[in-house]
Amino acid sequence: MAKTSQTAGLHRASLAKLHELDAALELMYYGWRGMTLEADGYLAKQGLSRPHHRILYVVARRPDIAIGALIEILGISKQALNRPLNLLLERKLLTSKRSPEQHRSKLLRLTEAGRRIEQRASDHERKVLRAAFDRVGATGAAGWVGVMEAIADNN
Amino acid sequence: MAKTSQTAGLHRASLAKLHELDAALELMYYGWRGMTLEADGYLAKQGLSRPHHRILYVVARRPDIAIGALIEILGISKQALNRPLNLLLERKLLTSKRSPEQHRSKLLRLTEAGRRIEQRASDHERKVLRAAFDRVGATGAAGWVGVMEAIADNN
DNA sequence: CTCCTCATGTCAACTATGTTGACTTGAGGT
DNA sequence: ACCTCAAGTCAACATAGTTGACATGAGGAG
Repeated sequence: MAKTSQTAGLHRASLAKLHELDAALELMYYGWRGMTLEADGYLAKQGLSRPHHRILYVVARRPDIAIGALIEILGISKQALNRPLNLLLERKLLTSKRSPEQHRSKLLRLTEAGRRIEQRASDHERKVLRAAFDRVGATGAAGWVGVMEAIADNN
Repeated sequence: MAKTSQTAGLHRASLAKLHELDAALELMYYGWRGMTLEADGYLAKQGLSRPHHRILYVVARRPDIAIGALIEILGISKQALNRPLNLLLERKLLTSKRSPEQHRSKLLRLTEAGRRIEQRASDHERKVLRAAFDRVGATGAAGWVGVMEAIADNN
C-alpha cells in the first residue's frame, strides 16, 4: 500500500527557488488546491464537479438568473454550459421556468436539494479560509484581502 | 464588435454575498485567474499551455530531475506527462540524457530556449504578484503569506 | 548466461471540459 | 407574414487527464 500519496504533486517547497517570488507563486498554486481539495472530493461523491458547483454558486447568489446572464458570468459558451446545466436540472438541483413578462428567457433557481449541495461544497472552501484567517488574525487577513484584490483586478 | 469581453466571467463582485466569506472565496478564484491570465496568453502564443509551463517550471528548479520524480511532483500519470513532455523535447526546450551511473533514469534539463520561455511565463505571474505586494506593503504581504501557507497546508 | 526488477516509453480506450460552426425551436414584436 | 432573439441541439474538434496492457533496455542476482 501507500504507492504514491493521494495528494501527489502537493509537496510544497521541494523545489529550489530561482527568484524571490517563487515561493509566493507556489503558494498561490497550492493555496488554490488546498482550498478546493475537500470541496472537490465532496462534489465527486455527489457525482458532480467544479463546473456544476460554479453554476450552483452563481444561481444561489442570483436567483432567477437567465441562461444568457449565467453564460456571461461563467465565461463559457452555451454549448459548454449545456451538459452540466442539464444534469443539474435532471437531478432537480435547479429549476427553470419562463419569465412572466420576458417570456423569451428562462429563469433558474436552486431547489432545496441544490441549495444544500451548494452550501456544503462552499462550506468546505469557506472552512479552509476561516481557519487560515483565524490563524493570522485580523491584520493578516486584511493584508491577504488587499493582495488578492490587487491580483484579481489584473484583468 | 465587442460581443462579449475576452475576460468574460471575470466580473468581480456582481454576485450577492450569502456569507461573510463569499468575497474571500471569490477573491481566491479571481486571484488565480488574475495571476495566470497573462502568462497563459504568452504561453498560448508560443503554442504551449499550463501543463508545459509546469514541466518547465519544475525542471528549471530541479535540473537533472528524472522522469519518475517529475511525475511525482506534478501529480499526474506518466501517460499524461508523455505528450507535453515530448513536445518540449521536440521543440528543444528540454534535453534528456541518461545518467552516468543510474543508467536506468533519464535526466531532464532546460535548454537556453526552454529557460527563456520558463522565465518569461513565470515573470508574467511574478509581475502581478510583485505589483500586489508593492501596493499593500510589507505588513500586508506578510499577512498574505501567512494566510496562503495556512490554506496550502490544508492537504 | 539467464532471469528478474525497474524506469521508461507507447498504444488504446475512455472521461471530462472546453471550443466553433451550423442549425432548430419557440416567443414576441413590427 | 416576417424578423429578432433566447434558448437548445448536433457535430467535429482540442486538450488534459485517467486505466490498463504491453514493449524496451539496463542492472543486478543467481
